[in-house]
Amino acid sequence: MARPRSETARQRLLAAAVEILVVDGVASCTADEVARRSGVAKTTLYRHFGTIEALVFAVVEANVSATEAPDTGSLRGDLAEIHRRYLDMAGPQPARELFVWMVSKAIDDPTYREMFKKARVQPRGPTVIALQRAIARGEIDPGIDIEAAMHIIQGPLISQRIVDNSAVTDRELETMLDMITRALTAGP
Amino acid sequence: MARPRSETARQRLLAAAVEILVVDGVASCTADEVARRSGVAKTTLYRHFGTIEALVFAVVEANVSATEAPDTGSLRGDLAEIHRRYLDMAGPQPARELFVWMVSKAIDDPTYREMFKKARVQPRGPTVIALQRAIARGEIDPGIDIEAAMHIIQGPLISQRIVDNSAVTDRELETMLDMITRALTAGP
Amino acid sequence: MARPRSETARQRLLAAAVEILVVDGVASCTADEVARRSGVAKTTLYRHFGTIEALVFAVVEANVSATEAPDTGSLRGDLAEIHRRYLDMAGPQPARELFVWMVSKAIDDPTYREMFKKARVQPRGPTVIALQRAIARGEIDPGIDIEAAMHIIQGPLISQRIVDNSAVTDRELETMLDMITRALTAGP
Amino acid sequence: MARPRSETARQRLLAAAVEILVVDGVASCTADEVARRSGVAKTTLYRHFGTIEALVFAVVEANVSATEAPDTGSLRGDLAEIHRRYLDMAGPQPARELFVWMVSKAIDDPTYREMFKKARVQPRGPTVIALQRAIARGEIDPGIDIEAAMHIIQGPLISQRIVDNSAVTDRELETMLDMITRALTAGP
DNA sequence: TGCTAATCGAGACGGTACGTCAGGTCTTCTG
DNA sequence: CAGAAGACCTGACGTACCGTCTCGATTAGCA
Repeated sequence: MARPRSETARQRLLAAAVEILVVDGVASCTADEVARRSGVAKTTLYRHFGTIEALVFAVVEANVSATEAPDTGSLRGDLAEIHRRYLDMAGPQPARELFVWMVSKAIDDPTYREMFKKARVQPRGPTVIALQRAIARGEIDPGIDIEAAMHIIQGPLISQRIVDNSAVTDRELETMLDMITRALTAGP
Repeated sequence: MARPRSETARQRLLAAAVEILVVDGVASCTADEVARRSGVAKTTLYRHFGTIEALVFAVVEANVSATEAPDTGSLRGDLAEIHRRYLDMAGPQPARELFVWMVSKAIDDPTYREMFKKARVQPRGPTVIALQRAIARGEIDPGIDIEAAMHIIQGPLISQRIVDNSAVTDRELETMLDMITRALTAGP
Repeated sequence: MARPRSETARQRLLAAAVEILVVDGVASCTADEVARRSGVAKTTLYRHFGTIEALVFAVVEANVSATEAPDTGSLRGDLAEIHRRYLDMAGPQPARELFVWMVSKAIDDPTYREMFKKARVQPRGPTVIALQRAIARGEIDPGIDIEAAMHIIQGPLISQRIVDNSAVTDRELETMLDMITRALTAGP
Repeated sequence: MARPRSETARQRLLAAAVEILVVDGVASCTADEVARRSGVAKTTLYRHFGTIEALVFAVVEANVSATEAPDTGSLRGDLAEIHRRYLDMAGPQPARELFVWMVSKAIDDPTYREMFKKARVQPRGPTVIALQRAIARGEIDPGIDIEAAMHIIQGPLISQRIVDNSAVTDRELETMLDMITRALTAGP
């Protein structure tokens, strides 16, 4: 019955936030700064998003586009492509900081946990598809626990690129993929 | 020639900080709060540690005791024990928050990167020993990349317990260990 | 339904405002609050009154009823009654706050000055009548400056009850009336 | 034992505030504005004064210098001089606004009541002295209630200059002084 | 035994950001 | 087509921490 929330304001907030996130990093993404740059009132920011955290998650969700699953014909090849994409995305420092920031928010608040999960749905898609194709091909056991597989696939990369914060060479990536493939491929 | 820094003050700071970290979480571990609880002046805190971040890392380093490596006779058994210890330690929410906090600091500052690495040396020890024993036993390829192995071992657990923030059932742990063992065990 | 609706809204605004003024004081009488309690839109409030200040003055004007002038047979008696009425009215703190609030608005805006004057016409009536009766009785000089007399009569009470914010005992009121009467009564 | 509060900061705050009060009026004297103009941090303002209100009262107290009591030889003459001084001081609109502002603060808070009283001690001094001299001269009854006399003396001026916000001509001042003198002069 | 210099506690300092509230304007939908 | 509902921008609020600084009052070790 009342005036609807301004889509313009929302877009300007998201635009300002994404710029700050990319250029200055998540630590500089404060309510005051977003309001200043966007020209949108701080009150409006809070009306739309409730917290700056929610705004940041919204930015991530809006910018994480659904990528097509690669189809190289083998599990290892698909995973290689998926990992390469991840390493591309996680290249710039602000991106890695943002990832850790999201993890930290998700850890201590169920609300943000939900937002984080939502923001990660699409990136996980290709991996799930790759696994299903591998099952169809008979490469891996059809009874495999998809969640467990996800952790085996993504975990090592997170451990090296995020937790250890070290670059991943092609050589290391190959080794990692060998191990992961072996882990997923049930061999007698 | 002058008065040396007070060891008492240092200990009181560490004690206050560890209490705050355990009870209230890293977010509440501010310079003002540590100074207040410890009865030590903020100036002294900065004189001793430079930043509160450094104080936190010092607390972690001081409290991460060197655990003995388990020796169950098999790689899988040893890793199972190591993972169980990790899950015990990562049980309380403040502990997981602290871990992510350290990762985030390590990501955007080389100084903290170094501190984080130092704080992680001892916990990593048992895993390295377990791997060496496995090599000795002929369970795994002597030419294995230890670093890569570390990521394969720890990554999945971090992915599930920290990034996804979900509890790890015994069932899930078994599955994870199966996969990890398979990954490490060289196939001809 | 368009026009009569308007009068309803006006009345609801006045009713809500008077309640807030009496119960919570003029400081709580905000546009948001009046709109909320009355169920009338803020827009409508501004359309009708222009500012909340104007609304408050309208409330006062509507609630300051024309009192009959007392007729005790003497100037002193009449003034005593008038002062007692004033003290009754100025008893509750919100009423005194409201008075000062009106003075402050009247000082820095000619518009409110006019509204304040209008709101004070009726209360001044009895005093004027008392003075005219005193002239008719020969108690005071027919050439007396009515305005000056008003200030002599009301000033001391304002000074004590409003500016000093102190209660006025019967004893003090008598002394004050003695002085005022003496001031007005022309001595040869 | 700690660092003492900066007298410089205090002075800069008072200076900025007095400038704002004189130029823009009390309504513009906000914590943000005073902090901005003085170059002193807002936190420091609050540390020194607790509230901006307290700062304003401090400004008034600091700027209301102790005036010497006039000595014209007669009560009427002394009061004439005192009133003229008051009218001089209450000439600029910001000054009158400030007076009413202080009254309004004093009405709804005992803390400000006390500050207001303190700020008014010195201006009241000359009037008290004038009354005492009049008593010594035998002009007025030695048993006169000083407080009551103050209200008779100041009330009419407040009523006209502040409440009615109208200028006081010499002619009106004379009439007022006539009445006041008559009020104070005991008739047998 | 004194000097002397860095230590200590305490807390003030200039900042940045927080999340909220009120003001007055505007836009949309509904009766 | 007027009115309710409420979004909009502006700007002030008082608080929490940050890391630095200024104090007066201890110490410790060298002379």
